[in-house]
Amino acid sequence: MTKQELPKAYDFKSTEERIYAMWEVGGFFKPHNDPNKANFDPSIKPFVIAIPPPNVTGELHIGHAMFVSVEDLMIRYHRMKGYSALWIPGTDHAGIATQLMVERDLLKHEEITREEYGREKFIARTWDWKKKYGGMITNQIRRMGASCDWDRERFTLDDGLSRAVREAFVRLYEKGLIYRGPRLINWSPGLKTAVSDLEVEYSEEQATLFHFKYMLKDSEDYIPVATIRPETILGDTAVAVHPDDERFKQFIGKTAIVPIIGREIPVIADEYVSMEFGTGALKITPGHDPNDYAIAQRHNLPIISMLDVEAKVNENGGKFKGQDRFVARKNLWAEMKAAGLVIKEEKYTTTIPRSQRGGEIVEPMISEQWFVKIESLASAGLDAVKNGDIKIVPERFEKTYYNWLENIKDWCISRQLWWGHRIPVWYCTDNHMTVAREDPTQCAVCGSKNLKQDDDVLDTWFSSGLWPFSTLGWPDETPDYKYFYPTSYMETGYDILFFWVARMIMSGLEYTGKIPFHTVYLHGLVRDEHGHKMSKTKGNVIDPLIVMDQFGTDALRFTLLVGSTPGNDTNVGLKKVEANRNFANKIWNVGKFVINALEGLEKVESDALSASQGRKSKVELTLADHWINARLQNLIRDVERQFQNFQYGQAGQQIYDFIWSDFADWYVEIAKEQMKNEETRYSTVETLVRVFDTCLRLLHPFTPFVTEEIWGHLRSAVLDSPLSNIAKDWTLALIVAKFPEPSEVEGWEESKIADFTLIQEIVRSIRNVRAEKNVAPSKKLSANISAGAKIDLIKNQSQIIASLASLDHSQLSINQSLPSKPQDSAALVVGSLEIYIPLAGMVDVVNDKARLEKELKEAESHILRLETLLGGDFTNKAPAALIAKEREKLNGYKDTAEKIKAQLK
RNA sequence: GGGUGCUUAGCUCAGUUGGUUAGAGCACUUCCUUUACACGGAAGGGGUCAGGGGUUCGAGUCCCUUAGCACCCA
Repeated sequence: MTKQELPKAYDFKSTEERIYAMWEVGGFFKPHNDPNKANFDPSIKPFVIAIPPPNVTGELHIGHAMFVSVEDLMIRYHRMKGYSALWIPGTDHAGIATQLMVERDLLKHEEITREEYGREKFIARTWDWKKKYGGMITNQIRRMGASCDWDRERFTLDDGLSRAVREAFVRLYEKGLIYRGPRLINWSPGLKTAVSDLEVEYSEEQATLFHFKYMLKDSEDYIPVATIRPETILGDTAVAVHPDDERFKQFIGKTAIVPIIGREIPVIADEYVSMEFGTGALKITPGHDPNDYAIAQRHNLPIISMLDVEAKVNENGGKFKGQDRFVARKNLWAEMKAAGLVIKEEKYTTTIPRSQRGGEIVEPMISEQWFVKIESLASAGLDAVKNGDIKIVPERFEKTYYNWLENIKDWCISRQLWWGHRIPVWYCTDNHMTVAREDPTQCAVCGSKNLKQDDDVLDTWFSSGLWPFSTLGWPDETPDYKYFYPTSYMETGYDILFFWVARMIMSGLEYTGKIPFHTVYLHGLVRDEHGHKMSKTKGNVIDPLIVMDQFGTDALRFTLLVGSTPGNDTNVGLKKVEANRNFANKIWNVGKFVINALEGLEKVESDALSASQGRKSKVELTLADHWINARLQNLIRDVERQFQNFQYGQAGQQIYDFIWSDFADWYVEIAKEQMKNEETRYSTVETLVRVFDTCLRLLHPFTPFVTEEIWGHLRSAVLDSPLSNIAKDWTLALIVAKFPEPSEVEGWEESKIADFTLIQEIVRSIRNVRAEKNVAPSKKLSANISAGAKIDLIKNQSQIIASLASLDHSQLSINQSLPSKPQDSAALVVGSLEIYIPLAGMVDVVNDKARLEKELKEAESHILRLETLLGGDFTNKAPAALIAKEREKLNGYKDTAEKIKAQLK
């Protein structure tokens, strides 16, 4: 590969698909140590992530892009670290969402409802739908660069996973942890199914508070009551007042009359009633309100259900039967008004329960449903985190987790849907229940062959809860299950901590007796660049597919990974992605430079290879070589520490800074100079290669495509060069190359870094004066440096200084001190050094003086600060190394100040 | 009502055992097409780290408090 063949800019469009195919075909996504293969070594540690399964018929959105970026980073890092890394991909059947899509489609194209279409046909049609659209999301996940083992892909309705669901259900049932019965649940009238507590959202809304009279039997007295939902009056079974309420005390035990329908109900006393709130009295509708339900339980009140599955009034509503809940509200209120029972209406802000899906108002209703007794599962789930078996990152979510589990209620797991795992319970004509793993042929009680399976399906999260082990073959003790379970990290958004993570932990402990993973990493939600939630109506949705088309996958990944911190929401704007596209291009071009440098080592010199390599040990590395090596080792140590602490954003940022600022801006520029010199040529190219190779390894988990692509070019260039021995143990692809290991500090680093920093300051200072005086970049200047104690260092680095600052090296004079101050020169003070740049006719004495005075003022402020610091308790209490450092700094500023003062004379 | 975050440059954000003169990207000013890169380079300007109090030799970082914003639970 020659430089002509490498395009000027990184072309992700011609790269990503090709590289992904190379990885996949090459088998690099598969764990290198596979328990199903003959050479399996159980002592090698696995690293496993089960993907949070997206909706099988969904499309990639920015939230998916986030989790794929983070998980792929984790997987790639561990793979490069030598773990047998497995990322299990898969999708979720997403009961309601998918069923709704198919229902809509059915209505649109055939103008019939699913009920008209029939259950079996409908399920078949949904499978067709799944087959048609199911591959879309996984292909989009591939586009993100996800290194999943696609051979292990799973779907929650697969045979194996369905068997796991049955096993789990039957086990719970056998342990008495599953029961069926009428309970107050959240009912979605539009979807005509029960939903769990978690699927209900509460929003603050304007509503009307209706005040009315609850007349007492055979009396003119009444109790004033207020309600948001007057139609529920039809289901009232009591009026409650506080036992200490002087206003109503005398009514306790009397009988009240339900308006319009005239049913007699008791007046009861309960401390739950707040005397200050509203009218101070409560109507009790246990069939349609959770608090009233609890009160009814305490007082043994009857429970009346007055709504049907479509939230229309049922036969218990008398003449209102058949009216929609909102129509009934209006009609009933009008009649009450006519009957003189109305007191007033007032505007009132309250929380309205709405369905998470669709947003319709959810009705609390009494319904026959299946429930999981959650108490024992929850307490095991609590312990696992409390005793440290499972760690949640960031830690603060542990509190949230405890709080939820400590107040959890039984989980309603049945849904009146068709798309999902049908509840494995059968009823015979005598209504005996048969609960079985395999479809039974006869009733377990009476032997009747006339069986009908329960109509309901299970909550999708019931099967998702089994995901970390059902995907590995559970309930069978497969080789995968034995080796890869428990998994390592669970990575997902904090918004599904309860929905999914907590349920997986409970399920894992219950069914496998083990924690399903030892670490939960929660990422934040992605918002637009101004921190607003993305929504279609706002039009601020960022479509990751479009972004990838525009800027490439690496740019999107890097944007999502860098600058975001665990558990915190992150704002993404296209500007950021563009900046990171530029970074990918920077890497590409630095790579091109390094490859060109390798190709510059003439092949004819390969004879001299042995000589050069013999020479290598003798060739002293330059200051810049030492500096970049020291900086690189620091970087590796920092990155390692940050990976251990889940500070991925910080790690990425530091790699970015190192590549761009240290390596490209400084070392590469110096390398150009060093390569001109026969003495330092080989060692410079070698340093370029080694440092760049290390950078690519560090960066690969963040931006896999560009790093893999340029590394491939680098590898062949190295192998074709006299320095081929550098790459002799490199792997075929970067994806499986070794991740750099941190080394111990050897002690020489600090002084090399300090020396180099001085060179940088000198160069910057000269460049600065050039810019200020508008000296043409092509104009080589001469300079006089009074270097004092640094004379050896400056002399040694004079070539570098001259080249970086555009000085004429032959006109650069370096002395310990100067007998007199050169005329017509700009005087620069850098630490203890003085630099004179002759700029005949360009030096404005007044301006120069102003500049020096500004610098002096700054130096003096530091001197004051440091003298105060060192004069105080600091010297007694701070660590010695720090004190020494500050002293040195003070001396430096004193030196500088003195030099400037001399200039100003 | 209970809980958790956030408030740092014009904008969006980093800043994790408390220790250089608080950083980045974008935006802004000036200059430069020097064969890795204009998706670039060089030099700059811009911040009393929300307000107040405390702990400490030392606080953007720890504690208390006030205000504003966001989210979760009830």
